Amino acid sequence: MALRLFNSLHRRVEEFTPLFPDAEFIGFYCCGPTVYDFGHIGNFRTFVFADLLRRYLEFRGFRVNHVMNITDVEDKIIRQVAATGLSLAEFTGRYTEAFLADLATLSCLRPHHLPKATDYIPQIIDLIQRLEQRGIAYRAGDGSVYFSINKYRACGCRYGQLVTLDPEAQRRTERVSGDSYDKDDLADFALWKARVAGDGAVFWDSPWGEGRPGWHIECSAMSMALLGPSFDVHLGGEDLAFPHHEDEIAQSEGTALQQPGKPFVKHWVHAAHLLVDGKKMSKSLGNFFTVRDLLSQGFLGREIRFLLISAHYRETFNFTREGLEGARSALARLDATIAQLTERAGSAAAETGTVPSGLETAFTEALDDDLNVSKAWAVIFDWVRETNGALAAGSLSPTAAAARLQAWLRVDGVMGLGGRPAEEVPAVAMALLEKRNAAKAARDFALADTVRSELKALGWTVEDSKTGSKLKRL
RNA sequence: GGCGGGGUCGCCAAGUGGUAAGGCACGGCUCUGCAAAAGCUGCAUCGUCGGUUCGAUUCCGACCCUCGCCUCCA
Repeated sequence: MALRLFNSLHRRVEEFTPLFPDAEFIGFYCCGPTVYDFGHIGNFRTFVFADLLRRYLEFRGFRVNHVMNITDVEDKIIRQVAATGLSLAEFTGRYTEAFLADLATLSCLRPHHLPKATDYIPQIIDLIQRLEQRGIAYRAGDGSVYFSINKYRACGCRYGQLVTLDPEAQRRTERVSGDSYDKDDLADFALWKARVAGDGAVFWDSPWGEGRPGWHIECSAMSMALLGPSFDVHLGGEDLAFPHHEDEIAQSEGTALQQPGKPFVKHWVHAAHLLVDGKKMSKSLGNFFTVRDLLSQGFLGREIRFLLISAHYRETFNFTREGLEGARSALARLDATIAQLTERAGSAAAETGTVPSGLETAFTEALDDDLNVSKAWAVIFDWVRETNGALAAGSLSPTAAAARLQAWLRVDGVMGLGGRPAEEVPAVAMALLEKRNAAKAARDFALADTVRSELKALGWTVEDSKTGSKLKRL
């Protein structure tokens, strides 16, 4: 069996194979955040999914070169820079750091490259010049440079690879914004935006005068600079498919830098949106939660991650508080099994050279099927129940427990949940536990129950077993 | 208006032309001083109406509802 992935380019599930079979790495690009504010968990759904896909590709034996850009120049950023009086670098630096911290909170592996748009101005200019030389880019009266979709098509290229376009219908509803009057065609988009008064100190010199790059060209420039003119996987939120990704293809393939027969990107992968109360989570609707919001409500990053990867990436997913609490309960059950397994295994080591466990085989089969995480979780929770049963029956040898643990660790290398961070039991709680044990020994159950309530009030729950009593964090 | 997704148990969510995974919540039993944890166990005929078929939740058609993209957006 091989990994099969939905490719937006062909709107069907396809076997994943590297674009260059002999290449050492798979080129993997994910459109990153615009750093003008804290990201919300809807944004992070895509990034967590990118992390999951990268981890799974690695699990499947590929070496991945993971690039995620940071958009650090854009309208909203410029507005904020003007409002705060900070420099562009200072302002975006803050939110870039916050973004990376949130990414780490959600147990995402750090991408290998995190290029910032402002570090790639020369590459962006080169790209636009090349498009200009090929007659695809043109300079408008306002000093901006636009991409001509008609000229691009005249070169034999296809515009409309990711979406089906009806130019007539589009034209009817397209808004005519102030700066569009200089375009030859309403659908054309900006490659370079001439400096305007509101830009303040945010501008660069270019062959077309002072200005700044258009949004779409940034990703073309950064991805091609780091991964070459053709690479394997390009990922992003579904809202980026059009026009952002479509324009990225046009700009990149418009340069004709690709080898004959090689596309800009082989597999386009789009992650569906996160909804809140059935509506898209977004800044403009105000119906969003940041990672920080949820952390301050006592949730852990791994619980948020679990929820975000509990549903298939191509389905919209409704975020609710109850869902997050459910994720916490499910994860706690999993944690308990792993803890028991660890205890049972002790210092025993799994036998070397063991064949992949049933868990790993079924897990792989599930994720090979277009990253069917729902199926994968079903596999994992079946395994949890089965393992708990064996544990309860005492039929698991330390070696067998170690083997199960090892299998889980490999699976978790993909899911990335990690263990629950250990929390030291405070002295007060320990004292109460001893007090309760004494009361129990004296068969003073009323006192024992009172003490148990006190512990609960402190956030600790008591679990009695044949081997003694334990405290667990609520 | 154009394009593209969805409607499956209280909630979340897989899936298949032959009577529907898993998670959370809920009920019963076992265990327990009582609980908790764990195990066992119970709990849906798949938006509506037609059609194709021996048989459809799964295919086709119509309709209803809903979300997204077409404009900055993960």
